[in-house]
Amino acid sequence: MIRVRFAPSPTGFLHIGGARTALFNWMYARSQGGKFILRIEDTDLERSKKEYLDEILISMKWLGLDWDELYLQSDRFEIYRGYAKKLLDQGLAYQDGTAVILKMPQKQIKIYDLIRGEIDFETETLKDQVLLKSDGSPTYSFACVIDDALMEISHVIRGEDHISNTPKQIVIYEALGLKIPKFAHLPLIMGTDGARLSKRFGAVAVSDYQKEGFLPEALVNYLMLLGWSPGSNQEKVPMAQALKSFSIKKINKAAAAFSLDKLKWLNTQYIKELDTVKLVELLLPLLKEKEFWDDDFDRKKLENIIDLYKGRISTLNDFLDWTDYIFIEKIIVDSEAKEKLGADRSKEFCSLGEQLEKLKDYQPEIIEKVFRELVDELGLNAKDLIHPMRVVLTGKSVGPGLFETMAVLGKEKTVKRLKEAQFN
RNA sequence: GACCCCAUCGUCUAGCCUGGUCAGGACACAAGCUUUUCAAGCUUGCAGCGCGGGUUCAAAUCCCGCUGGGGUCGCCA
Repeated sequence: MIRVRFAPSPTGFLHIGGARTALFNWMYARSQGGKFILRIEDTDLERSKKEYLDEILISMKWLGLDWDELYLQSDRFEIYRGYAKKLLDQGLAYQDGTAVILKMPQKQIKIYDLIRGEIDFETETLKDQVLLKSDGSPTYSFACVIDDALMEISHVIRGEDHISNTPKQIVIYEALGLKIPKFAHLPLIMGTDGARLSKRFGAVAVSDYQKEGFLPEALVNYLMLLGWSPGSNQEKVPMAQALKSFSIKKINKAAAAFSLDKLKWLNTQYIKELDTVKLVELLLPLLKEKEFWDDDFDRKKLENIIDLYKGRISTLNDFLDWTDYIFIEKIIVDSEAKEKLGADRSKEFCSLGEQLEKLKDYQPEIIEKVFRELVDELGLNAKDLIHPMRVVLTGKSVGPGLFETMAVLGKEKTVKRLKEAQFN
């Protein structure tokens, strides 16, 4: 039976490096019909916080990484103390005040890493290992070893930063006579500059990406590509397919730099292909939060707006920036757009407004027809009016096709803005 | 510093194990098409095996060294 675990410590939010570790564990379990265990390593009483724990669980769920079993190390202190006593009784450990410390034997340790192959260590450079701290709480390595053994973890898949911990832990396994699991050490994720991923890099918490309007499917897809490839020249990999070709052996050894550009590109792809009804559900809370939404607003109309924009937004939040002009009365004209206003067209805009007002069927094709006829009549170029009109109607110099934009804006607002257009 | 890990386009990677396919794909970038602007889309282009030794008829691929990057050296996890 394959049993793997993700063991975060609730001393901070779930960050993308941890999420990737969790993802690979989860993928391995799900692809092998094994179990995925979530173990909260809250042995540091000082730094562990309930709010962080909640946040980690929320982020895990958001990513779709469901777990089969959940443990808190703070519930298990008696177990660790029992094992410490055993080592004390056997003379393998000694006390220093109330702390319990394991004597480090002098020996060679060989570990076989599923990703890197054989790694050798000499324990002579290692210091005696603290098992229980003076306050009675276990150290990371001690609790980790006992739990991995008791929870019958078959594969320990964790970050490369733990390679150096492994020989110490092997010594503990051997002292306790516990079965040693298989190890796989994942390469680390680096920032774009090649340095370690840190707050300085920008968003590192999974929850930040959620807030910025990324889809969990896209984040997960991006993360799985960091250090692993389905080998099919494919970037957008549905999870079901990824699980079919996933294998630990195919994970890269080298650290990977996180590219926000590529994540955004993937997110764009996922949004574009997402069902409009599903997007309504995702966007509604954002619209309400911005007070763009009131209950009179027609849901069907929102679907039309989304259909018009979902091919051009890279995050959910982008949608709000693009479509604000539909929901607010007084639009904000950005300075770049102002420049595109050009000559005074208030007369032309007024006549167009009057024409449009008469329309019963306010559809893009019909609006366009009315517009083209008027332009011909006035002896103007379509472009001469299209660009300033976009500015007057949306406050922006760029956007989707103008006639679709007008349709989505609605007749009333369109006519009003045309008639009240200011050119100075 | 000691110990350990790693090294293919700017970035993510395929290829490496089982030497021999113009080193393939994607992001980014550039150009073109399309167009009503921007985005999207499509087409094309740019760009890489860190260096030096071996082994071999043949090395990105196997071996050694160097260089470079990273990690760990807590009663943090």
